Amino acid sequence: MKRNKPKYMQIIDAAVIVIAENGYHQAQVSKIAKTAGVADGTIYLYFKNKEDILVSLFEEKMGSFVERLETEITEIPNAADKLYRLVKLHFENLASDYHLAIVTQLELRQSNKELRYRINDVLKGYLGVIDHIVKTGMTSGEFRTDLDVRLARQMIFGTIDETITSWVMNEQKYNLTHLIEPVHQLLINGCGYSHSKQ
Amino acid sequence: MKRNKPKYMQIIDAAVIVIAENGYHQAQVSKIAKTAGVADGTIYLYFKNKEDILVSLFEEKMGSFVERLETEITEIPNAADKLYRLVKLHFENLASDYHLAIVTQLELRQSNKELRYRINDVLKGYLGVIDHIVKTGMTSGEFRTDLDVRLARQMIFGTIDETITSWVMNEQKYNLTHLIEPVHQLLINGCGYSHSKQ
Amino acid sequence: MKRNKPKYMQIIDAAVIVIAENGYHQAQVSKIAKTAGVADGTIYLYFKNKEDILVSLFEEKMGSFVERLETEITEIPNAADKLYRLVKLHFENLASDYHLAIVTQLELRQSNKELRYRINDVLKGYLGVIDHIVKTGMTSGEFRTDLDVRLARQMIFGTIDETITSWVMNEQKYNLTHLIEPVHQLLINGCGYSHSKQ
Amino acid sequence: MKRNKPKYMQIIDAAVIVIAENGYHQAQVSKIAKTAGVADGTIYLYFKNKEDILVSLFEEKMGSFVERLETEITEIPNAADKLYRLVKLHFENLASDYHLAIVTQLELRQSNKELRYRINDVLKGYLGVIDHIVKTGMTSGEFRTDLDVRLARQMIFGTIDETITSWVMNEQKYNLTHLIEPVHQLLINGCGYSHSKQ
DNA sequence: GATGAATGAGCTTTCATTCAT
DNA sequence: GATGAATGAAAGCTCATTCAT
Repeated sequence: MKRNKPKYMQIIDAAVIVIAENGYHQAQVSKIAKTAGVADGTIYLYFKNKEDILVSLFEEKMGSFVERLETEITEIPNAADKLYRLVKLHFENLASDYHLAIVTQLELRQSNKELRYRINDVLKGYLGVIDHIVKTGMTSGEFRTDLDVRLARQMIFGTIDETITSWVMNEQKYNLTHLIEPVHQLLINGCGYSHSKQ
Repeated sequence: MKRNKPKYMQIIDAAVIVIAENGYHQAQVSKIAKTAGVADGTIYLYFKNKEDILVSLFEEKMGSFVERLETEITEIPNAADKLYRLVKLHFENLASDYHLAIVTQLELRQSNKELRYRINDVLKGYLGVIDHIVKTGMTSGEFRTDLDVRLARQMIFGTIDETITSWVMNEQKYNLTHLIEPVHQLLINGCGYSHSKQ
Repeated sequence: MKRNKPKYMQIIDAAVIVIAENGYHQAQVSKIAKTAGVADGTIYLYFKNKEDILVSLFEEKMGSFVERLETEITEIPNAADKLYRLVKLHFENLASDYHLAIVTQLELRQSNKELRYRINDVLKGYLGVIDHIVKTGMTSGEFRTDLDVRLARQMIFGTIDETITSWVMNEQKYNLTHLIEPVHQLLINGCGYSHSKQ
Repeated sequence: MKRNKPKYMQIIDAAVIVIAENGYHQAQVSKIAKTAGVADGTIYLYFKNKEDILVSLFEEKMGSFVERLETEITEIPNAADKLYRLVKLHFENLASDYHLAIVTQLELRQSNKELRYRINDVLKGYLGVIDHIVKTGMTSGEFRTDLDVRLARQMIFGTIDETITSWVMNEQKYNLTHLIEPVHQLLINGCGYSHSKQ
């Protein structure tokens, strides 16, 4: 398991810092190697190429997050609380890692189309959790039964993502975790029974 | 007015096609010039540099869209219908232009941080329209009065954006315009009075 | 005679200013045209190509100077006074034309080898005047008779040229015309009878 | 010490040859690399950019020459002999290196203003040696005591430089070292007591 | 004669990747 | 396994020159 070798995570962590601080296009392999304290060539003993660093970075960081998410969500019975936990974990996760937030919300999106498809593969685990929550809510009667699961997922993910990106682009001037509650409320409303203009 | 010069739009249109089909980093200036039917140097009579093509492209396409949006929205009295028109116009706009959808949802996001700030300036007109709708709805009683306008805007924009991106990444296998109605419903629910688990 | 057409000198004068103020490599044809108040294409009605502007510039400015020099020198009987007049005219000529001094001493030397050979052709008239003075001096007994005319000429020209270049590179902080007298003395000594360590 | 790395001098030497044979503006980096037997990119491991090759070239070649000059001059007691040694070393140095003579006398002067200021810095060491000789001569009574040191230096340097340039532009058809003696005589006369028209 | 929009050849520099040690 | 010097392909941009009007 390559992730057990110390230099593997060393390089991943260096990549997060270098990309966050220099931007995607200024994150040369040599700069990552220097920050990681290894020689340029050593990178290629652990990663196929530069793109592989990026995908691995996302897999490691997002992967461990999704694992934890799944564990915690399972233990919660109703959909609304599951969703609350998801928003909370997601916001807290990025609020606590300055560099990672910049990388996932801004820099990694500058990658080419192919890389973004591969990143999307990693995201599927996360989106699956959302789908699971939506279906739970529809079954339990918490959510409308005529919801389109895919659309509900896109609303949930889109809202969360847009909120975090906006926070990052505002240079994190306000406290992201304060938005957990109101964002959750918005999403719950979106999935629940419509009563506007009652 | 440079947009009246025929070659200006000729180059913009060529850029949309070339970027959509090759990706931003494979869209060499020479390729755009060839597609536009002009010499490489001619590009630089109309654009400061390659990045300027991208910004101008976005300003032209998004700018005229927002103008039309503002005109149409003004004539509609209530917030829910205004929002419906916004979703409809946005979805139809991109559903009818295959190449443009790819460029705005995927390729334009590969630009560097500075460029993204400039793109954000253009987006501000669009986000202003959303804000206006939300405020109208809160005043008229259609929407909850405790809405955070910024969050509501992020939900609306995030949901729409994520839905379109998802459609583009699925290679437009389904009809985007069929999602106007359900997406609108989701958004109205999100902004309206909460009655889940009534 | 093309130099009688007004635009011809207009372009030459513009070239002197543009080259002096922007440097040789930043003196684009379009910039010269703009300063001269003509269209880019018009340049090519009067000059074969860009290099031709430079050669013509030098011919015009140096040519008229040498003409005047020859006239004045002829009227002076002895070599020392001829030489004095040469130094005086040369120094005064450049001291009174800020732009021309920069162009001839610094910028024009950045031209390529071929151009410099052509410039040298123009210089030959000037060097011929120096030769004439040296020979006069040797005949009249003012100068040593064992002088190598070519070397004497190189000393005279080299000293004058180096003095002016040094003055230009010091941004003309001191008065060049004050050096007429001492430079003349140095040159006269160089050509006269040796009595060092008398 | 980068000049100890073999490729550093390899590239410098290749640059001298390529620039001498093609001219500065036709001396593409790729041509220099090819002549040096290295890849294009290797150039940039040793030099900041193309201009830096030129400056380094001059620093290496002129620097070591000035060092040698200073050592030899110090050991000579009187000014006239010091000056003789200076002329001799300078002439012999360039007479023995065909390519270097072309580069220093013609091609190096095509550089832009900024570069020329840097070259001038290197030259300062050389000019300092001349100043030292002039002052020695004035103190010892060999030279006139009313000499302006700066002007004397300009005469000496200007004469030497012009003589070499003239020899280079005549395609080195005659033997430069034969001019050591007469040029020295001219310079000594210039600095010595005036007796023209005795 | 005069214009100026259009042309397109040409070159420096970067940086991911390799491989001899 | 680790190194880092060397590689070389690749592309944005400039600007002298042309030519249809």
